[in-house]
Amino acid sequence: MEKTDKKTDILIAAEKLFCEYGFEGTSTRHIAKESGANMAMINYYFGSKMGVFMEIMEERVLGFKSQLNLIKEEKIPARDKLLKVIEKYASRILNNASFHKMMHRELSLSLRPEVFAQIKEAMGQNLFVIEDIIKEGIASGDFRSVDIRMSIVSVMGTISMVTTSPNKIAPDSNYDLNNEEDRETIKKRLIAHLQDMILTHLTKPQ
Amino acid sequence: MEKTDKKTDILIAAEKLFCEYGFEGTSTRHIAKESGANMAMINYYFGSKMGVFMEIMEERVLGFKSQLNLIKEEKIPARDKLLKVIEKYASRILNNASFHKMMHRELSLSLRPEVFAQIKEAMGQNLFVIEDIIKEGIASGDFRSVDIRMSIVSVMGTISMVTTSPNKIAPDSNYDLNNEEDRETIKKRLIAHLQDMILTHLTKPQ
DNA sequence: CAAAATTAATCAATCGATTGATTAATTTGC
DNA sequence: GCAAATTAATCAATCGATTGATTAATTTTG
Repeated sequence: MEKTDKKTDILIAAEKLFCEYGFEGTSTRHIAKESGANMAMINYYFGSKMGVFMEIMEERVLGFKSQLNLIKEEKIPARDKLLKVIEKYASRILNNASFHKMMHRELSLSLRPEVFAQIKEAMGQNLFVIEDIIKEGIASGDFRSVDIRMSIVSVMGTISMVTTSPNKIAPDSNYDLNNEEDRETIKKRLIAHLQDMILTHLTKPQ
Repeated sequence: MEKTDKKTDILIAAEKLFCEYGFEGTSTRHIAKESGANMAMINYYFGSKMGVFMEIMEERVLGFKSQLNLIKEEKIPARDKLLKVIEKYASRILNNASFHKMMHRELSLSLRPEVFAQIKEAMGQNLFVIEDIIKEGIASGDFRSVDIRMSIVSVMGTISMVTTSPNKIAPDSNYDLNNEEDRETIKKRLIAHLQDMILTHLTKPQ
């Protein structure tokens, strides 16, 4: 044991705290205490608090793209690709709910736009992948000619809102995405709804 | 002239700053300078920085409910009510984009849950109104029996995501919601898409 | 009506606490 | 023994909040 180096200790602690308290709400002292490292180590390894934040974001965002591209290259109908994308996307976001919430929170701040430019850029590429799949379906005559970007935004927006406000889909009970049982329940409902909706929306009436 | 009292000066300045920099990122000194009031006035009138924030939120949220209820009570088919709700909802959010972004940003923080409880409560009531309209349509046989809450979340999530990331729907150009021309363009596209999607999703195949 | 008393509004100054960051000294590992 | 890693101590800056004093507006009183 005892194989954890301080640098990753800081990253792990910082991610947890950023998710819970946001960037501004997390102090370097808090990160230091939570990670067991000295305050100066943060600037020693990452230069600044923002340096820590950026390293966390980059690591996560890079992992997102590959998964979608795998689906895109499969030899199945566009319709099935789309259903798969929805399933993977919803699972990915819901499984990392607090990170997703934090990311949108901080990205929505108009501050430091130059810092987030690359991250937004990388995220935007996910859109292209889905766009291509829908275009493929339209070209093959399987899909109606809809507002592609808007349709994608509807899928993403639905997932995002379920993540930020899972209680919205519960008339009475209070769902908790940190509870695995609740999360699986929500995930199933979300995926079923999205697949139903996107198909009724995209598929031509017989 | 000279009819602006300091209290509303503070509210106006604070709302602008909160929208731009978030709650944590806005200092009372900044609010004081922007409003032309003395720092002490903020605590004199509102008790604390959070007091200012809450007063702004409450004022806005209360205005939301009435509009929806008016539509609900109209003597038109559920289908038309729903189309109207989408139109009004989208317009309302897009016209106050920066406020909407700020609200979601701050509400998503798990901090101060007791403070935001009432606001979330009030927002949740909007859901009931829309839910009733869809139930009405299902009862009358006009609508399919879908996952009502999820369908509502899709509408809200789409509007929300267009508001936070309008560039997602623009393949090339950069839309700006502060530009009135861009905003109207986006609004039309958004409403058209949502109305099309919700109808293809809810309406039974002929 | 006008003087006195009271309340509300505003101010500059400053409080202690906390912020992110840096320094210089020390320890560790090879 | 030397470079990398880690520490405690400290920096200036800023934070939200409060103070006591001052002015403006209102109410009360005779």
